[in-house]
Amino acid sequence: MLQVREDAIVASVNRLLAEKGFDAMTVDEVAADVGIAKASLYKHFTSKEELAAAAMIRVLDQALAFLATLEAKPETTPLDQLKAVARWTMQVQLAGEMPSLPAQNSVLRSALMTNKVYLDRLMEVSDKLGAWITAAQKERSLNPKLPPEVILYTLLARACDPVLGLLKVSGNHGDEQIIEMLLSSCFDGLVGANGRPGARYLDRSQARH
Amino acid sequence: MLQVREDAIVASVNRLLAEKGFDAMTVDEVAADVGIAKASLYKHFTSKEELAAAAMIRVLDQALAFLATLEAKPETTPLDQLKAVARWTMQVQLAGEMPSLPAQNSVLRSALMTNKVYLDRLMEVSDKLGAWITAAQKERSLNPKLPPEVILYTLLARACDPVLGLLKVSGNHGDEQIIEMLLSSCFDGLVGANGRPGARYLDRSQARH
DNA sequence: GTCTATACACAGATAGAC
DNA sequence: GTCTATCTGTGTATAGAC
Repeated sequence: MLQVREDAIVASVNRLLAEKGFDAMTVDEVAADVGIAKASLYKHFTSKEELAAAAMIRVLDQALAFLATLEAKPETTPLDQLKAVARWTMQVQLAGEMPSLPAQNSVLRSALMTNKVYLDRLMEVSDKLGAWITAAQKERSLNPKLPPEVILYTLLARACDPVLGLLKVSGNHGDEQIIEMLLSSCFDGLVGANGRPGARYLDRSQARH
Repeated sequence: MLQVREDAIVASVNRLLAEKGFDAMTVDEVAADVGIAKASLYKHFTSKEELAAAAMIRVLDQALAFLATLEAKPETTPLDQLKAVARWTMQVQLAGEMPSLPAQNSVLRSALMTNKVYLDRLMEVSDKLGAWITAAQKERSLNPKLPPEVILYTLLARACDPVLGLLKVSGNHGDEQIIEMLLSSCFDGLVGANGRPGARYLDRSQARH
């Protein structure tokens, strides 16, 4: 029951981080959202930074679980697996469940950089994606001239792409449509695929456009 | 001399916003950086939000000035103009001169959304870019299936792309190299151009890779 | 382990003299 | 318009009873 209580806390933190970001989220809000006193929170987590780290570990674990389901489908290509990961990431963000941390916050960053569990999970995700990236480059389905780390960072950055939120509030497109368009721009570029084999986005006419 | 004093203030704010972001920047730091008392700051700007708005207006004005230099070159294509804008934006960010605001901060956002000067400048930039985007789509040098607002937001988002900072701290590439790689991934996609005409990035062998 | 109450620090904004 | 000094609110974290 201690575990479920802590799970409830981290779920609340996750939601509030996604909604307001680290700086705007207050520990009082977290306590109120969970329904316990603030002092009780500090019996489980010793600082606000640790709360954020727990939320990040949670989403990394969910990502690893999703990667495992992709690995269980042996017939998919590395490129399709990477596209599926990008799609999943954007779905999580559009659903309001992607915690957002400040780009640079010295105290939070140093807390994360000394959190072994967090670093382990992050490394695990990066390693799995890195393997798919190099495999895709070897078979020329991803640009072999781009360093793998550039591709890795670009894919990870889909988790905090502000374009998703901007398009959502503009109200001109549904969630699935937004994701397909951004997948197209990410993998095939703004210039467009122009019939290159394997580029299947936006083939059907986009309603309202 | 009032004007130069305020220019100095906004320049400091711009630098601090780029370095630490809005939430981590304190008004005390701004005052210390400018070399005046905090109370004096509030004689020029009535709130921290107004300071941030002034910095944003400043960078938008610089962007408009750059757009004007591009308009003065009539032989360049719309696509080349848009690429030049993206390059300029990333150069400013890598130079540590791009102010960074939180993705969602209710007080700051409402302050910006009611700031007529800021909105005017933003609209002006968007209109100029929007014209180039539709022109590029008409001549098929940008994907005509992508709604123009998707392309516009994607280009504007280069101003706060975290990939730039990640690649910089990784230390494996120089600034110009980083910019060329991200231009390639942005316009031609992670999949790569594969010899499509007009894709000239990364043709020369990239040193150290 | 949960609560109420409180300590502590800091940052935004202001008062009032010059 | 600049300064020193201060007010005020708020947010993290803790004390101590139960």
